[in-house]
Amino acid sequence: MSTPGRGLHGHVLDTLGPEITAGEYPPGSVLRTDELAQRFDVSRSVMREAVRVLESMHLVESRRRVGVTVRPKSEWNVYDPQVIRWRLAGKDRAPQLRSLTVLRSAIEPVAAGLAARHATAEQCAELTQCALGMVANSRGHKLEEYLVHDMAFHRVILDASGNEMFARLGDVVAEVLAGRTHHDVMFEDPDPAAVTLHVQVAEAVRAGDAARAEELTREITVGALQELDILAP
Amino acid sequence: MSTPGRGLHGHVLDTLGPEITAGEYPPGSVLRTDELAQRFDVSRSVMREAVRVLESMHLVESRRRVGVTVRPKSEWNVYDPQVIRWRLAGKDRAPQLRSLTVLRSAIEPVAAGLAARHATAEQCAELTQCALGMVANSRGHKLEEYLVHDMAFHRVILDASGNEMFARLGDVVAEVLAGRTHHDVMFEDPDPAAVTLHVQVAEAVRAGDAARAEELTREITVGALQELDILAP
DNA sequence: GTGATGAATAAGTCTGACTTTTTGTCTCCG
DNA sequence: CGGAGACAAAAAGTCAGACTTATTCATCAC
Repeated sequence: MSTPGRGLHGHVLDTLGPEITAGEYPPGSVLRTDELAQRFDVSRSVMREAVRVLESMHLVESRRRVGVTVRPKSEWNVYDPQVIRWRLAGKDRAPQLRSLTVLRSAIEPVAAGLAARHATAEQCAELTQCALGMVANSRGHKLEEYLVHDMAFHRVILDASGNEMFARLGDVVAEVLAGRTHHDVMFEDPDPAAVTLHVQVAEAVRAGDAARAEELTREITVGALQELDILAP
Repeated sequence: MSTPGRGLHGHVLDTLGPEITAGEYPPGSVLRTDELAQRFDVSRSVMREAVRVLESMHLVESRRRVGVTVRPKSEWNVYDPQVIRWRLAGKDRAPQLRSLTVLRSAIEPVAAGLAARHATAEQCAELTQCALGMVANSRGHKLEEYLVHDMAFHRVILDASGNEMFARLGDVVAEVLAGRTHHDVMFEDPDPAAVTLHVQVAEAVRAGDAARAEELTREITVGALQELDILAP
């Protein structure tokens, strides 16, 4: 998706990564490099590189004389964008989407508050543009266009917070929003109240009203959580 | 630290990782696999495995005919525990500690609120034990003992939240707390008010009072932020 | 039962040859 | 003078095979 097929080892990961993150191998399962190399029809060198990557994600552990053992889910680097993508594409997309939405509900309000303090004039303008784009596409089944502006809106907020840890969650939030639109909920036009909230957040940030930006964003994320609760209480 | 010297490629990473994350190579710098292999006196295979790991952390990008180029900081996987450790050990430990503390201030209050709803009896007991341990070591320059219980306390909260994304931040929070004790601030005994707050959080979680647990934890993290502000306003 | 010995195993490492892609350059023609 | 195409060089990518090393397990002596 992001950097597709960048070499043979990438192709191996495209298959093996989703398999592991989908839980197809129970924790403690043992894979052998040689067998994997045979299965994917690559040399051992290539296979070893792939294993190293999985190892750096804490998905597996490679030990002498025993093989490549799959680690329990609780040890995975669940913030690795690649791992997130694999899991969102796989079986536990629903619980994954849920835990990420909870994460959003913690991060985004604080980020919005900081954005109100630190956003540049340019970022404020961009934010308003996004909000306007959302309004313009909020009716008439223009979900895709709406989504584009929604993703951009939240990304600007996270960037404008001035905190690199928040900023790096832009991709994750975008995937969550996209997932929501494309699969789970939102069969019809977005909630008008949510659209209004986005406009108000843009306004609060521009006005430098941190407390208000935070509170409004909290309402947005609470709404997102409620959407999930309705679907799977 | 976590898994020391797990092979030659690990040793290479122990040197190269900190160098890159310390910004010793400006973004766009080009490294050549062969030269690196010579420098570290390892074979190309080993060097290639190390590069693959750096690549999976988005620290570098490997392209044919051009070499291994260092990516800008804005693209790094800053949530990778290994990257966090490298950065905390290096030059920008101060700003890193700051952005992580801001992250804490967003995550932990929400986590505490969830913990109040989901914590098991066992977790409640553990939490109280930690709080008591903090009280017992809050006076008389027993900073190390205090730290152990402090780290455990916050880890239990994050675990008890029931959200895997929060739970996986336990290590990060622990590193932040350890960094604070060992380097930046806290030359004397911890703030008595903070100790009291921890006891109260444990109590609120046990009582199932989510709102109170959240608010008290917010006060704790605000205090942590203020400590940093005093040091570098 | 306990401890030492040894053999089997699978990852780890190295080397050298070969392939493939990309980029820069040089030429040739308009 | 400028653009298109051909060519050459450079660096990563790939592979195969031989060898090393650590770990585990089983056997055997005490």
